[in-house]
Amino acid sequence: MTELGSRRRRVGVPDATVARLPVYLRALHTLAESGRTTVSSQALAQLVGGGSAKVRKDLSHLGSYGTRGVGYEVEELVLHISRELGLTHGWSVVLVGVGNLGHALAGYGGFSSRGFEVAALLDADPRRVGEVIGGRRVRHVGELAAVVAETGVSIGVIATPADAAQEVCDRLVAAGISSILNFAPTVLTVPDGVDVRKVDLAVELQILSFHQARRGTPGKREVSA
Amino acid sequence: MTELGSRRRRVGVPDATVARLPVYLRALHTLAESGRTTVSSQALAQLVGGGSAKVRKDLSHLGSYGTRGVGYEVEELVLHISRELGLTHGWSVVLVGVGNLGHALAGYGGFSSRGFEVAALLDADPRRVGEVIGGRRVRHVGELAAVVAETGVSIGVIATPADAAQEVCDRLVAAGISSILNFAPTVLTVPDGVDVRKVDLAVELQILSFHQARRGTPGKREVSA
DNA sequence: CCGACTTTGTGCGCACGTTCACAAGCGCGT
DNA sequence: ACGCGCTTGTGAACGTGCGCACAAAGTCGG
Repeated sequence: MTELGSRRRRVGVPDATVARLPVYLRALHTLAESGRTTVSSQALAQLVGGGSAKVRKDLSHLGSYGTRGVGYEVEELVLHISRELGLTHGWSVVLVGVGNLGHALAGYGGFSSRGFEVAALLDADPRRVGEVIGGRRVRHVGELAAVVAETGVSIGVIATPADAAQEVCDRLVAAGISSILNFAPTVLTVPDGVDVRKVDLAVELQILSFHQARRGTPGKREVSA
Repeated sequence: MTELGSRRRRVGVPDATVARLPVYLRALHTLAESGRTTVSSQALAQLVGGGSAKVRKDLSHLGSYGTRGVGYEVEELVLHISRELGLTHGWSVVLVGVGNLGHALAGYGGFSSRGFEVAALLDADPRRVGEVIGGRRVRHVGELAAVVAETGVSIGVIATPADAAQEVCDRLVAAGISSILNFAPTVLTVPDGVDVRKVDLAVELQILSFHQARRGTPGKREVSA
């Protein structure tokens, strides 16, 4: 999907599998909390909505950690998936833009529980600078380079309005960040070697709309051939 | 991807194309605002990051609306993509859960600008009921059935904590909603005929982590074959 | 100790999506 | 009016991912 992503075929895990590993990981966390110690590929498949063969093939890409006749050990699998995804590195992220969405992201539990630490909050609006969110003080976006140097963050998250996103992105790149997660509704242009992934809150809604429209008017366009 | 989605191959637009149409749409909106009236497949491809052939094939699935030697008319293309995605229906959505994320979604411009109207806000917390966000009053989740009946919403958005999501989902289904967008980090189980799409804010971050980890330790695992 | 049952791991065929390459079509300059 | 260059639309090759089906391997009961 990402240009950088598709070149990764050389040494192992297919992109399609990588995209599913976080989903497995979440399901496994839930299972662990509910006390389950082992899980079969079929049970896991039902949880995440897929075929059991797909689950097994995905998991086989990171080694043979299942026991035939029994299934997979939940704890062990969590560990291996986490390692494969690089979640054991304890990444620090810098979050730029603390508007509505930025607030939500700063307080989002899914980050810290996956080994990501929001090391710094930045905003361009002077009125927001100084505000404390989740125990962290918002600093001005001009301090970005300093913040990166101090905290050694390696991932940048953009949650600004669309028109500010590219500038923030440039600053992040200039500061040495090479992995960027973009929530702003814009396509960012970056130099080679920088990996950008986009989350668009409205895209999925539009796909939903497509399906709904199709269901509402079935057989609307009969294709001859 | 969704089970329901994969059955849609019969009459036309492939899922992979549908997933890209919103991205094209955004780029085209940007172009329109900047005054461009026509765009070539190559220019559009560069904007969204892809090959020009892919763009042409995608657009060809919704008819031949390009002019050879010139390109595509921006306005016209916006219209056709919007129609194909069903955005001209003027969907109303009901948003359940007005925590951090719910606030962000309620104020998110990307919804209204794409033809979605947030017709109602609901929450289970009595302290939040009555609060006014963006001109709309938050009502109690118990009123869901009534709200659906009143406003004729057809899409439900779940932005609750994970442990409340399934119950809210059941209520939505019971109220007759058959398209659900889930922001809660849980896998929802629904009866056949209901289309659920999930947005997980942390998934993309984990994929980013994978790539970053791979880049940090290149050639870590040499594969023989 | 053995046999029946369960579940993993994987080779294979198929279908989908992506890319290439080119003919058909359209505008523009002359 | 006419040919030249540009861009679309698409057939055909290619690569990737998915699902089936089965052998290998381990557990459990007797």
